[in-house]
Amino acid sequence: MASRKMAKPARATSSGSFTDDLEFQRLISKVAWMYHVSNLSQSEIAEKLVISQARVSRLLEQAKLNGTVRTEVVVPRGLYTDLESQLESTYNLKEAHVFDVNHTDDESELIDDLGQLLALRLINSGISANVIGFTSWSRSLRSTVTALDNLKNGEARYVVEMLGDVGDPSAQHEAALSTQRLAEIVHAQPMFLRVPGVVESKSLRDSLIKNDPHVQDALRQLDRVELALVGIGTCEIVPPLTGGDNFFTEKQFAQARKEGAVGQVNLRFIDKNGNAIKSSLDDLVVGITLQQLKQADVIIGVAGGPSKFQAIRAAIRGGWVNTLATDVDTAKWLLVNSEV
Amino acid sequence: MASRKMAKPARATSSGSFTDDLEFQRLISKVAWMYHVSNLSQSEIAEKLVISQARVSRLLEQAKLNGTVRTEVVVPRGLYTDLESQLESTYNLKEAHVFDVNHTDDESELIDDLGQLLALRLINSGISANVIGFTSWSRSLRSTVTALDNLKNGEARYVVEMLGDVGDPSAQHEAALSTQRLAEIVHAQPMFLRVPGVVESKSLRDSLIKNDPHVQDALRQLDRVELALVGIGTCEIVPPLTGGDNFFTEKQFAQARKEGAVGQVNLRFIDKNGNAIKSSLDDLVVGITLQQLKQADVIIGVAGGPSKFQAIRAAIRGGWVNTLATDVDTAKWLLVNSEV
DNA sequence: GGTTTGCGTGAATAGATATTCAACCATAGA
DNA sequence: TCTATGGTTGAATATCTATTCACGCAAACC
Repeated sequence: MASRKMAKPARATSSGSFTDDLEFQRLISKVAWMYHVSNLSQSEIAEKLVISQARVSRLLEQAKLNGTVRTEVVVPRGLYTDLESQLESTYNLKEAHVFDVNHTDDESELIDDLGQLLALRLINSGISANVIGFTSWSRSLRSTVTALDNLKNGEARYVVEMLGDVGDPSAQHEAALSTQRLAEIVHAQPMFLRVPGVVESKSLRDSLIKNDPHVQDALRQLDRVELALVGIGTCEIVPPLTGGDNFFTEKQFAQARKEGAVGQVNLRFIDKNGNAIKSSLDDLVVGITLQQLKQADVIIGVAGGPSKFQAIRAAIRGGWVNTLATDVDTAKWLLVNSEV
Repeated sequence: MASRKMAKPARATSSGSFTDDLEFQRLISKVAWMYHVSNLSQSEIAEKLVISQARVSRLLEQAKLNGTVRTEVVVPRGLYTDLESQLESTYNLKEAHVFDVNHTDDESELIDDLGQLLALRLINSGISANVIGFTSWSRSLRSTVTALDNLKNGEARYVVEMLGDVGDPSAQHEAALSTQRLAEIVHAQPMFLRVPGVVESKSLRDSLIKNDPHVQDALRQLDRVELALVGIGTCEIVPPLTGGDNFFTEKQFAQARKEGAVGQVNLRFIDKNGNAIKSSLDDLVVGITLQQLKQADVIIGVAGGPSKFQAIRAAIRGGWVNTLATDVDTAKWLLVNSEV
């Protein structure tokens, strides 16, 4: 019934006419405006523009995707000031960011959410440093980068990966993308560390390094990291990763635990009080050392969830992280268990 | 059935506990986050937090109202670049802002929308001047101010009303609020012109002015207006206003039309080509004169709709407005009829 | 030319959200 | 203490929105 030649869609053909794209974008803007500003219902809009309500719905979806409508949730620092400032003073942190993300059941979603929270806060405060160290295999940090978009004052020279690859090849791809993205956002040059993060022997590590000038470049930069985004982890193999897959084996983790480790920062093991644990395992990791890390001015960690309680406490006790983004439950645990 | 003592609402009682407010805000943030960031449905959220879906819906409404979630529609300058740049060159405008607001039927909604559009554009470009002249009875400009919120770089010393009151007392209240709001947004001091905008005789006007130092202050500032937000109108009584109610009568409008007026800028009549019309009516207006207006650097007008076509063309021909925000249809008419 | 593939569309409908309504609680005033 | 008032809540439901499905168009490939 209805005529079938409305403003054409943006076809991805080779010769896709320019005006079509423009007309399409105009339609999106118009619909978005009518919906969000004029507060018309989709049916009303459909009627006015003589298209179906379904199409309006889809156009609005487009508008969200392509950024024509942007919805931001403001999470004012101040909602959990109490917890935040207590954490800051108790653990001598530069900054603590606490938010109530409701995923008591699913720790992996919690991680994503925390990443986004950090992104929100960073957007407002900005991140600037000559050399930014980035841990691209950390899921929460990748989530942070995804959510970073319009950073207010982000400026840096280099973004350096602080740990080699971990996990399967697709994960490595993700990691590389994240690093690149972060680098773009802060207008910096990305420096990748495209070698296994954990190898089988010290000699293997040495030869890997020796043969790759890019890797050597990146490693050199690790001495100059000013702002570091690190991962905090437990001493166990967590599902997405598998033992031996560029990663420690269960046996190696067991060894670390036996030596007193309760967690690790970028795969460097630390004990209950945050002390670095010297171990032969250290020689198997291609990445930033704790000593190098400590030279950074701001060391940001994002983590939460019961399984990481111990590791997080160790990390902030040792000062390996001085800015923490976490959830309410973790924050409370950290406060209650600060003396133990 | 369900327990009835969830986080309490923010009651507006005298002794409303502080923590209640905080808890309420936390709940809002949490819900907003779950809905907009985590993409959970309201029912899912309701289930997790053990409240009703209805409440989630209401909390989200709150979140919108109190700014916890902020939805902005980006109307990129560039959608109608063609019309905009043609307008700019044809009429020698500083800037033209064109947008397709779909209210062919209802001109009054169009006015609101245009106001918001201007606001959006202003937010990105900022408005700064020592003295900003404001026409608070103009509906489109009031709409602009309402939508202005987080202006990037707004800075001014004074915001001066450029015309006295027009319409009934409630309209005057609105006007004053708008002026105040704008002043707050740009951190300026508001200067009101709380006298009738149109009086019955020159002598009445003079005595009104003589007796009110505030009015004299404001009028003095009108010489120093650097940025002006003016109203463009027809030579007719438009519905919300009534003749004689601090406003010109139908008879007076008829007189103006007889003298060649096709429109008015802040109640100063101009002819088809934009020339100022000297008339006895001029002496009845308490407000900025065209001569004073012309000293302003940026003169912004917001208007659209068939009934105003002539008036708008006259206003930009005469240069009484050098920045125009309008709708597509008006823009097209202006371009087609630029020579007539 | 015919066929295939991919994509965009509207009608129908499943699904999610806003609103109505009655119940309830807290406060203020008799 | 009792009642009146204002305001919040959840259940039910009206309303609005997203998704499914079948169709049709266009480009691409026989």
